[in-house]
Amino acid sequence: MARAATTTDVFNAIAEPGRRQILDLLVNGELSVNELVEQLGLAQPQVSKRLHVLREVGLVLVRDDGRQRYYRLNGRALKPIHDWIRRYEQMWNERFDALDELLEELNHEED
Amino acid sequence: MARAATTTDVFNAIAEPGRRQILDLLVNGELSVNELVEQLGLAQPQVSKRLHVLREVGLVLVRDDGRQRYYRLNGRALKPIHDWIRRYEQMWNERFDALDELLEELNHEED
DNA sequence: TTGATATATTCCCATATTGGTATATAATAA
DNA sequence: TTATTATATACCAATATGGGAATATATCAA
Repeated sequence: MARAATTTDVFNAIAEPGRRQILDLLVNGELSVNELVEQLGLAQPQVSKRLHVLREVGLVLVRDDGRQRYYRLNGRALKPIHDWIRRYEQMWNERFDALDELLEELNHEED
Repeated sequence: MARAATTTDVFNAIAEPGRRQILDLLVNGELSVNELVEQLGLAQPQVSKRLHVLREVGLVLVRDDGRQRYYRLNGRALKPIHDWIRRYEQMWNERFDALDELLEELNHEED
């Protein structure tokens, strides 16, 4: 085993910049594959392959309309990542810095 | 080129479950490599290799104390991921569901 | 039916990744 | 100095990955 298959793990799915880019484009609404190809400047198969991965982990949903296939975002699938990272959020909030914590303690003592 | 090197990208760094597990353990404070080895149940080289990746992307910081090397979290390095994912947060917050948005619009009209 | 268009899939290749094992390095203890 | 302990690195094998090109498939148009 070399690594968890990217198709079964949302964390892996967003590890590739091109896939994140697709999600970013879909924020504004659904797009067909060709529209994505144009905006990404990638070859069509590469786009389809990325969409395949994103679909497998549930990050995008599909709607067929004639020859075009419209992809749209399913942001809910990102929630596990958000939930995981929220545990660390305090670490870059200045109010949790050691100095601030100390100052806060001192303020409490003054009360 | 197959894929962005994991050592240069925080998104890739957290794509591997074992690396996330290490970060989760370090939330409670610094740990030596051996302490991590015990808690993870992995072989020492595997732990060191993961720590190497985490260190390269700045997710952990190091302090040497004699023979032991203590690793601690640098959660700030996770901020780019948090910032990226925040753009999607609304998508799983019920208050942003279509119905709620409609209701909000109606409220505005009443003002 | 034939041709064009939109998308997905397959194939091959170069590289990346991880696990496992062995070994290197550095610090300490005897 | 020698042995031991803590950690890092090198090496190898198996698998995963992404790019590129070709091709399959499905839909529509003429």
